[in-house]
Amino acid sequence: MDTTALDDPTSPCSIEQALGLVGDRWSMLVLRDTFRGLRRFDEIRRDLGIPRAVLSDRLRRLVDAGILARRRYQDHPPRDEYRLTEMGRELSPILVALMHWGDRWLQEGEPPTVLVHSACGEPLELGFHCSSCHVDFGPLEISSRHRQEAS
Amino acid sequence: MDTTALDDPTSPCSIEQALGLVGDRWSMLVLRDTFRGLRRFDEIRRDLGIPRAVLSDRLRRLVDAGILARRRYQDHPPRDEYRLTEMGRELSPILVALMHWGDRWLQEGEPPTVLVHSACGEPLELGFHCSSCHVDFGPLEISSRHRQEAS
DNA sequence: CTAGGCGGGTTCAGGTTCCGAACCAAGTCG
DNA sequence: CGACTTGGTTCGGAACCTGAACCCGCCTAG
Repeated sequence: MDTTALDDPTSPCSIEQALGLVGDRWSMLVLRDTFRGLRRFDEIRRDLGIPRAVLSDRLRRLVDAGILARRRYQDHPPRDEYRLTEMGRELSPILVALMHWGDRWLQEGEPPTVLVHSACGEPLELGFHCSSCHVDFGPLEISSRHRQEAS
Repeated sequence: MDTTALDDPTSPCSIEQALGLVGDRWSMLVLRDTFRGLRRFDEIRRDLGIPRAVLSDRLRRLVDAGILARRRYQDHPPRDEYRLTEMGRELSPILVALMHWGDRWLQEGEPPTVLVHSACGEPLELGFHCSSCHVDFGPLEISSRHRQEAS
């Protein structure tokens, strides 16, 4: 078996860069909440029990990064809400992977929430797929290929 | 508004629990290194530039959690190495998802590393799949179903 | 007009965590 | 013996997180 699936010895690592944005505990939880449909400061604050100053900071950073968009939903008492951008929505595999892993290894009994394919209501799978072979496969069948630096 | 079960505050969230273990920046990077084949304290420390005390603490926590196993590889100068357990190896979708997302949104130009299906060498895709409909789909087609608390 | 309340923050004191550097210990090398 | 390596621990100061208090714009009640 090949344990070098994620081998990346030299280059600027995308994992590292991604973690620089969403690699702290609160950011991920804020994003989980936005995926769940929460959009307003106080909704999220109450749900997470996060200190206001920290939430304020995280939201600002996520907006600056382009993951969330701030959008005014009423003018008179000026009120904003936070919505996922496309960049933000594409974080979903990370959250789904975290959730599945937590379900399998940390949760006693049945998972509290199951994600399903909205078209049919059946539980979704998250997996690796080869569009060439038209097969799904697991982590042990991954290899890595590095960009040639010399050219 | 009421998203009913969607924001049930009492259900223990697997994402939250998972983040409790691997939700800080260093833990994930330590795991990335172990996926890359690094196993020894100083290898990892040099690679990440992590302070010794922090690495020591993270390794202890990951071992306690069952994600890494400490294994003596020589007796005379007593030396241990850290290896992924199965629980640890199954974190790979999370790292792959982080990497893909970073490649797409944070990386200039071509990704430095491409993960491929080892059987054919073609780049792998990570996506949601419905085993009932036999289709792959994106984040917009996910719904969630919560366990009935029945009371 | 004043009081109070809400959403969305900022500021501040105190505690925790992180960091870099120094040190320790066990063993090996010259 | 002294120097060097691996795998840590200990330490003081910097950075960060936390809870509580406060502020602002606006609304409603009295």
